[in-house]
Amino acid sequence: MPYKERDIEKQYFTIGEVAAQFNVAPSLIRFWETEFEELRPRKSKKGNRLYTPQDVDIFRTIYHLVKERGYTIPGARDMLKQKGPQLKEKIDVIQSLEKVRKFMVTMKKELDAIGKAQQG
Amino acid sequence: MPYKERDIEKQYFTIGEVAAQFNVAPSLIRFWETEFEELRPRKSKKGNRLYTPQDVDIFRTIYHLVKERGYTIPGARDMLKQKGPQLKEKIDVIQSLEKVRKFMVTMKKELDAIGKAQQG
DNA sequence: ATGTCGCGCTCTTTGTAGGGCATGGGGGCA
DNA sequence: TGCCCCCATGCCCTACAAAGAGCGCGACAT
Repeated sequence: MPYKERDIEKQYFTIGEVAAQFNVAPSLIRFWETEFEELRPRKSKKGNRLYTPQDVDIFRTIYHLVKERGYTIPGARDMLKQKGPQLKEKIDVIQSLEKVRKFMVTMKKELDAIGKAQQG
Repeated sequence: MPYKERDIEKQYFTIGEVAAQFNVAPSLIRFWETEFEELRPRKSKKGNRLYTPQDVDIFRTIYHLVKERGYTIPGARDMLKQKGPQLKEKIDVIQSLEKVRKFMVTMKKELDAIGKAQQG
């Protein structure tokens, strides 16, 4: 199976895809691009932004700092410059713990449901 | 020496004294009082705010989060609720390290001065 | 002693610059 | 037709600062 141009290209996400993934407006991503020099994706000949998974990781880190932790943009910028790499690791851990938590919550619900069924 | 009313009262700082200590406007301290329930000092009969050293510690923590770390006020509020006590310890460490740093900088300057004097 | 003047500090209420985006116009590519 | 581009402008809060008014206390005269 001969690979096509598309298959190579598709290592990238469009701005719309990234926006959908985080449930934010594309305008926010463009705005942050002006604020964080770390978030400057490659662009296609046409001018469209091409986000690699690494770019998405950077975006995720910024999102975490600004939207979940409550940093100002300058605050997040400083934090990113100082602890960019370490931060990514931490956020990965947080996210996997979040998944575990969700799993346990649904487990609890099911167990509760069983308990009530037997009781009532 | 019989103590007087004044001596008891003087365990407190006025808003102006606290403001001077951190080099901020009193209006900022009053504003933060509306934003952080932890920062609600006692008031005199007249209505003036009376800050205990503990109140000042709380203010210092908020100051650290908002002005040095770059948290938004909601972000600082969350952080304070979760990690208030541990945070104080950390900030104490940071502050003593800051003092050490200043000391070393002045030492370096003096050493440089000596070096140049001998050289030139 | 006692009025009272003024100064510094405080109070509460109101005003406001700018941070953090969203929206709209004009246009290109598939 | 739908998603993207760039720019300019709009706009709503956030995070305070300024304004206006009221004590209290030392000084100085009475």
